[in-house]
Amino acid sequence: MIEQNTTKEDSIFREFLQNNELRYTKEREEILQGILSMQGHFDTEELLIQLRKQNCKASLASIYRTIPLLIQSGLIEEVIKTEKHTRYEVKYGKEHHDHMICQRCGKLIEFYSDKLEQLQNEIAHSYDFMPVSHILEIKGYCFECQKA
Amino acid sequence: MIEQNTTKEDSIFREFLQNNELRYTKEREEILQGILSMQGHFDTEELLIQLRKQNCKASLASIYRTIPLLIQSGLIEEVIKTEKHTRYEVKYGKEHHDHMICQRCGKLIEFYSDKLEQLQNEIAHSYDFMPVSHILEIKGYCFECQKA
DNA sequence: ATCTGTGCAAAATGTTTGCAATACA
DNA sequence: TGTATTGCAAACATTTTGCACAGAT
Repeated sequence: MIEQNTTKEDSIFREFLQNNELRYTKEREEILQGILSMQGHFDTEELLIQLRKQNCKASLASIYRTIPLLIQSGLIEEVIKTEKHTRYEVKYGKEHHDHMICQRCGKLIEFYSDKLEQLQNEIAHSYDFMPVSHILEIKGYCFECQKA
Repeated sequence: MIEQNTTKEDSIFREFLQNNELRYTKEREEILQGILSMQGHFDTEELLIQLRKQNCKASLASIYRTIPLLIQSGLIEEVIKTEKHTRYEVKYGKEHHDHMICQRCGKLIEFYSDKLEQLQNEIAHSYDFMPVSHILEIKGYCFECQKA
């Protein structure tokens, strides 16, 4: 029996697994905890390092196998594929937001605009398209780098 | 001497190469022509197939080496990295547009909204961010797939 | 007891690179 | 001619998969 974890995220994940006849394993639990402990973005490599710090020996393969489950359960989402690897982010409990990325220093600025969200929905519907999620990444230069 | 090609895109590319002390080679010319002949999106694999159809034997490596040059010269741009590979699109002479992608059938819908562009610029500026380009991808379900 | 999930190592992908040969300027 | 560019194959990096064993239900 695995120690019961009481975070909301954990309950959601456990319910998702149960509903899909999947098993709640130590590895899956530790991977979720690892993700939650790294606030913000992460990629698989960073997550593996974090897990090792927490004395979790789950393999990279398990990380790759668990991520789709966490996405399906709505706890995390893919945010950026601009660089070499895919980056993910905790979705549950966080407001949705989009990103601006500085092409010079790489700084990531998170922003949210209700107006923008609404407009996107309107546009989608005008194409008979049912929007589920979106990725918006504005590339450019941050304040500091505009000078240079 | 390479046969002079008279398209506008070709002149732009040639000028770019010249300005950067790079050479205008048969491969680079054929790769550009190949791209122009595939209207819309393409990825490296599709481009290679297209080139072979046109009896061009440029290698995959040359494609990978030429794409950054075409991007720098403003002729093409990266549009999507959602799937396995990166997809590019001709930029020069085409209106900028964004994409909706159906999560079920993979259909890609192009759209453009002036209002949306303006709003994004406003938002960027309110963060002292100088926008250069953006990628917006709305995921969801197209009309046909909403029924299923 | 059953059958899913795991780690490992190998395979599969997509992309990059070293090098000798080629071809542009 | 001199040097950038090419093709090839090997190298890389990330992600996926087959398999035998461990472990959840």
